[in-house]
Amino acid sequence: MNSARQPDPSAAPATPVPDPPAPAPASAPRGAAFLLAQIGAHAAGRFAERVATLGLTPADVGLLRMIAGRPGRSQRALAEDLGVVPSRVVALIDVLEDKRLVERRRSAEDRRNHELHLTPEGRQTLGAVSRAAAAHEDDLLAALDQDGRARLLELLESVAAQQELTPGVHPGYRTPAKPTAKRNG
Amino acid sequence: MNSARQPDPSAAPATPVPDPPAPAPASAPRGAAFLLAQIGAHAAGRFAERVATLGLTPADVGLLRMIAGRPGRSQRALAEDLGVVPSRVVALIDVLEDKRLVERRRSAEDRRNHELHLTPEGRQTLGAVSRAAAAHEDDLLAALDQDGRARLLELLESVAAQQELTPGVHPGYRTPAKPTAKRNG
DNA sequence: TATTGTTATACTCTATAACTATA
DNA sequence: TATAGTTATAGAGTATAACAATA
Repeated sequence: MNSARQPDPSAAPATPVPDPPAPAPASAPRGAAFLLAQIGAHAAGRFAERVATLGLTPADVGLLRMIAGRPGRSQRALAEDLGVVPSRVVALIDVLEDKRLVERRRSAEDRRNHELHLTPEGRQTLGAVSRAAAAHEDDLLAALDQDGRARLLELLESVAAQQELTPGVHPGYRTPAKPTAKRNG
Repeated sequence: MNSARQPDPSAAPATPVPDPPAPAPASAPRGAAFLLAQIGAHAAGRFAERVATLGLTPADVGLLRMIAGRPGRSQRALAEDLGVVPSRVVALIDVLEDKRLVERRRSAEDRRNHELHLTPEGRQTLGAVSRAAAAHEDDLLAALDQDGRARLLELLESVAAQQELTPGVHPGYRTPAKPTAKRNG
């Protein structure tokens, strides 16, 4: 798939010119850092739209992936890795369990623990998510050829590694550090 | 500045090895789209920390920039460009006016309008923001040399243009399309 | 007494819609 | 009657802290 937001040739002749590039504020930041934040938020939003058609939120997807990667882990361990409070994991898992995508199993060794597992339906859904993610990637990077995409990936991996970002864990889970500051930018 | 998260040589010898790369979930997404979302959220969070020291949120910063770019515009126009509801602009401007960074002036032509202007202190603050943004950029891209940064910027600009992102306007202002889906990814 | 998971509560943020004043 | 801005209200989402079961 490759249809994201490109001018539609079949559009009605009533609008012969594509919309102008938008209001364009004068003192706009033009650095790579801002572009990363801007494109990143855009990408996250578009991905959210895609997985919404599967009845999932991006947070759900992240959870499914984490559980698939290490079946049997406890909610506590999950909360730790995601950087969220345990009570939030409860609510997140509740949703996935209601949808029969995830299963809680009492641990035989320590009956305080819940071991988390994907159901067969959960695995199936994760497959659909992977296909959605591939389509998403293709749409998002429509401006770049294969070489450009490879170079971008390489640069991004360097930045992510140096910034010590946990592979596969989106910072969106994490709680804003200070209660005085909003988390918007 | 260039001190972001690099191993501190002056750290106590009690921790001779830098922290391991983190839990690393198995089935982690490894595409450029995910990395863009991940790094973008990380960048936004770090920028939020920086401007918090100036008593500002990223949303505040965006507003200051928009007003600086087109002084005298109305709140309605601002809401339109940001993609938010007018009542939200009221709250955002209230904060900035309380801090004496922005001024509302009744329009002489149409007394229903408020013309928005930066105060001298607002302009000064915006200068401090620019310096913070430069330091932020330098820290975020510490992994890349000048050539790498230039290539990254070029690639990101291509993607942003093809995706029709409004220059300088962060999607974080915009309301999530569907009330059923969270905006986390 | 410590720990896992859960529930109850409070708080923050934001959109919706009613309202005031101008036109 | 229509529009700019404001205020009031309600809803969603999340952290905090108290709680029950188990160790």
